[in-house]
Amino acid sequence: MPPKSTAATSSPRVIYWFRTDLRLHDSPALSTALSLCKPHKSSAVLYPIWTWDPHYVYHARVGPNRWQFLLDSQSDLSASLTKLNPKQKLLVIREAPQTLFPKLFREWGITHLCFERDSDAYGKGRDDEVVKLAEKAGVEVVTEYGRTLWDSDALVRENGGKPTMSITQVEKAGAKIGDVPRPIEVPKSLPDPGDTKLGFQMEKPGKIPDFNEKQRDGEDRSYGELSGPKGDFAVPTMEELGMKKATTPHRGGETIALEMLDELMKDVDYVATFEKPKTAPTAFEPQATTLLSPHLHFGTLSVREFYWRTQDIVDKYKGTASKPPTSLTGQLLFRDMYFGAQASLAYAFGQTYNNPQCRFIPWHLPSEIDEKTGLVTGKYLVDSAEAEQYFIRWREGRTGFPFIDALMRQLKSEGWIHHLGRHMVACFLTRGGCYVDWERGAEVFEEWLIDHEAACNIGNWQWLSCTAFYAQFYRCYSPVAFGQKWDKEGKFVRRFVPELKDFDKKYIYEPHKAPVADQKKWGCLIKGDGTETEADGGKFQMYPKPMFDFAERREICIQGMKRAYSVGLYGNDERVLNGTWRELFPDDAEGPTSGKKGPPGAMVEHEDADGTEEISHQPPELSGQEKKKAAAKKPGGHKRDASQGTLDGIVTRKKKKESA
DNA sequence: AGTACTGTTGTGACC
DNA sequence: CGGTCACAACAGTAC
Repeated sequence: MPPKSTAATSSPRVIYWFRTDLRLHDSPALSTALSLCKPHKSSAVLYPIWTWDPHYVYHARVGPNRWQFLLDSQSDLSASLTKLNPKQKLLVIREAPQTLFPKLFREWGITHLCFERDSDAYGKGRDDEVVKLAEKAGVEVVTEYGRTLWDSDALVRENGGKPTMSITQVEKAGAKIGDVPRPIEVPKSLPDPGDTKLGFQMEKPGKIPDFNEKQRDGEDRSYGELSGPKGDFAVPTMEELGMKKATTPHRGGETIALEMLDELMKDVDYVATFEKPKTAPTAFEPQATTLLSPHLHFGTLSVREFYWRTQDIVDKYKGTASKPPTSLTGQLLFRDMYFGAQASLAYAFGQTYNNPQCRFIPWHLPSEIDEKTGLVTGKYLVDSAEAEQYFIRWREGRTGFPFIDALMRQLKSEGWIHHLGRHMVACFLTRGGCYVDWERGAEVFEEWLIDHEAACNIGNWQWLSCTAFYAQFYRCYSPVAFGQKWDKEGKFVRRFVPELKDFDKKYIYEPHKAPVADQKKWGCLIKGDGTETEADGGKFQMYPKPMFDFAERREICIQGMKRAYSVGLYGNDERVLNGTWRELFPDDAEGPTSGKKGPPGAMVEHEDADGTEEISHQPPELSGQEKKKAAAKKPGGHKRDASQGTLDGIVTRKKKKESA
């Protein structure tokens, strides 16, 4: 093992490890890497690399649209590296950092490893592991933090060591740290790379739950060859990954990001007077907000570049500029708030179980917990076939509420919907309609959003479900009124639910209220559950009836929330952890509370444990209120049939993964 | 300690 | 059409 002093005095051979900082402008870590090389002029060597990570490929939920955005970003970065030095490009190496680095250090005679630190629980753990491997190999590690306005750990420290749960806390803690740093300039040149021969074998990842199987329609060759099929370290293609084709119109890359930023900053009035709550979620040509969020996620745009370009305009503005939290820079403060909460709470941030900041609500479809680790497994309990149907219809955009369906279809095809649209569908799935666990919704967003940022996604789902950050559960979005507020003509619905495009605006948000003669005239019959799209042998299109009476469900949900709030449990409460929370809820309360005996929390024990199978296969129990309403509607009362087909599907999937 | 106010983004009735 | 208010009522912050 060479001593550290060797690394410091001989010509540096540096790896710059790109991760979610796929840019050259304002990169504190890249700047540090280059400053290491500078005194040594032409004898210094720089390897710009990107490593495959099985956690990202298999364990995170990543749909084709986000993969495409990532590959766009990598290609653009690679071309920019080549522009600075024709011998340079991004070296994409198909192996996990934890196994790759020790071999790479030896093979390339590396003296320094530089990268931008992560702040999430998995990222921190992986970074620590890599740092240890480097130390063992005598490689000096230099890291910087550049993902947020302020270092997230520093923000937490200045917030009294507590997670940042409000904007006031972020503003105060941020002020103690100091001004947001000004962006660093793009480097003017790069050292050459060294020899890139790889004389070692690839280590393929071990077994890890593969949540992305359904994203592929071809063979998964993610880990085919260390340096890619042509041996040239090229950015992979979607075909190489076996991924389905992307459908999003949004493109990635630093070049595009900076062009979009320039374009945005030309509109001084828009930038200086931006107020998020006044931007329309129904605008689609063009969208009402900046579309820069995916670039912040992949680091193709620096958040500090965005901040200062905006702030400088605001400072010079002659009229009345908007202020945080609704202003453009205010949006970035929310991002820092969620990153601070994530940095402080680690794995617990992403789930209810064991999360001291997250209220416990006995939602339907709760996450399964591995009791050994206290972490969610990625599977969930189907406690109610009805709730499972609500969830599936929500995800597939066939709830029978056109505004919800339009948003969900836009989300799936384009990978982006407006922030207020996210509010609408998140409120609807959780506290304002389906009473389904926010973790189910967060998983769908994780898979489909091109701008998915775990901290922001989790934080916003907690916000909208009133489990953390926000508590006014009686403020509930209506799928009819909220759409109409922004788009009386229903242009947005017509664009994304084209089967309704000819409906009169009077019925566009409630097509089931249109007389059948009109439905026929406008070419679409309102019936069924959305699984069929044509009626009368193709003569008419079909769009489903609403899957429930919204006013009725709204009332059930608000009463459920009221009950759960008065019980007042948080995710780390002993009674949530050990399952005795059930005793605090009456059997007829909304959510999976029936029966005093059950798994811990709203959680599933392993399949050999008592209770699980029994609950999984139970037909859906209606709550007391539901029973009353159902009885009022249907003379003599009626217990709805379980949708056994759906239940079986889930149980089979669970078994398959268990044995994998 | 207790009270009042405010909180990025609700709805629907009423004037 | 636009503004105001009740609805039923949470929790962090300021005083």
